[in-house]
Amino acid sequence: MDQTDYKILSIIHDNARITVSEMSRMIAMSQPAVTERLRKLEEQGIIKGYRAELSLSKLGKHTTAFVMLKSNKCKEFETFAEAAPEIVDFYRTSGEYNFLLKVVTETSETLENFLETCHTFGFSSTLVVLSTRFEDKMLLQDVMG
Amino acid sequence: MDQTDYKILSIIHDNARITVSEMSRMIAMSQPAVTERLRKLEEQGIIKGYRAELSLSKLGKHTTAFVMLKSNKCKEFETFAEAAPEIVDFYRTSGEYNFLLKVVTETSETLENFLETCHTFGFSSTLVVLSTRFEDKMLLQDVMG
DNA sequence: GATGAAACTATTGTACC
DNA sequence: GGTACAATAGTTTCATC
Repeated sequence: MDQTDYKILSIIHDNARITVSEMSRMIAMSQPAVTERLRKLEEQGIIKGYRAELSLSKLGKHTTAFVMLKSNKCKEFETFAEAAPEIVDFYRTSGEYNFLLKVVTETSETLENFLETCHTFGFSSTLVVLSTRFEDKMLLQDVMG
Repeated sequence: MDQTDYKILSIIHDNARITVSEMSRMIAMSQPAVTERLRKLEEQGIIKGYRAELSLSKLGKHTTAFVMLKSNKCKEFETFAEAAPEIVDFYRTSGEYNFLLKVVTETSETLENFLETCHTFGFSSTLVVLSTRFEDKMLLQDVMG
């Protein structure tokens, strides 16, 4: 992992569909060399995958919330969470609550329905997102220039 | 937005670096037709962008936490948050706390330092992530098959 | 108005320096 | 890590349904 690798990660984090040729022009390195570095970053698991970022609102999902849940039915809840289309992110946490979920629904009514279901597993507390200032900021801005 | 568009979104959400030819084979449609649909999905803003998903731990970031903050210094805090490399996601929320941050640091010590800085802006409550079960689940599994 | 076919351009993978 | 070339993918145009 040198400065060139950081540059590659930064570029591809910003635009995962960029071609290797275009990248090689940006960082002044030959195309096969960039391909090889990219392959190694994937192989080492530093790059876990490539994802399209979709617009929630344009897909009819107008409500985002974070749900903290206190439950002792851990196994059952995890099985439920896997299958629940509303839950996009799923974390286990320390503290009063043992689960944190990022939940995306059509409206606040669909969120309400979802929360009712959650209450069969335990107690919850919900933060409704009013606006998203930014998401998925590049991690390496401290390592780079 | 028909079933074909949903298929394209699902495929590209799963692997943003897939080629159009490969996609066209998967959904049994000509390459120019898929290219055109992809262009429209981007133009309409349904696809907001493409990102590489990086391994936090392999980049030396071993601690993830969600920080809820209650602050009346909103403008100052937003300026700070933009520049803070630790804050990867930044939301405004309803309820007792007006900000929710996803924070990624090297260790719990660096998290502690970060929280001290946060306290200059207001009161906070922190959930430390023990493990991530899944993140960025495909949104459209209810719309699709 | 969107799809399919074909020619043309760009990118990628491979072999070698 | 670079260069050259063959194989593959992407783009553009035009005909078609």
